[in-house]
Amino acid sequence: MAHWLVKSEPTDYSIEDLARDRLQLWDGVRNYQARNYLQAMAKGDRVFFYHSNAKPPGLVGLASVAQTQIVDPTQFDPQSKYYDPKATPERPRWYTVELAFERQFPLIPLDSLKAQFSPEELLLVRRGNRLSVMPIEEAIAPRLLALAGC
DNA sequence: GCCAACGTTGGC
DNA sequence: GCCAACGTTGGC
Repeated sequence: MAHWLVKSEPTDYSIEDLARDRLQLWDGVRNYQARNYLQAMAKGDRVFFYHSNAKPPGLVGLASVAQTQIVDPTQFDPQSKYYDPKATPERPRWYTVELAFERQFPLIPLDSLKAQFSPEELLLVRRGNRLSVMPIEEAIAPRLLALAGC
């Protein structure tokens, strides 16, 4: 079972929203590297949930992968801000997963993560990193879970 | 609100 | 294929 991290702006979609919804299609990702990670996810993988553009930003919860290899429907919707005119149902460009809520935990601020993990260990704290979906090293996952009190 | 980082677009 | 211009992300 692999571990991942997804970012979301809490004003857009927060861990509280996921706790309420229980399941959420992770649509709207429009970055090829992030998409490739989404496609590499397997059912049951654990996903750390990160609040970006928050005060302070940090990890706030845990989700799991409920469903994989889902064609992101927003790419075909001209009304959606994620509409991609170059995508067709025959040749979709964007795939995603459905996330399931696992648990919320007390915020682990980005500051703490920077203090405890090197940029080599944790992509998140790498300077200039803007990826919204990224893998978590297997050696790092237990340390993050311990910090989360899980 | 600023701005560094970086991905994407499009002219050539 | 190069690269300047532009748009977005996201911390501060």
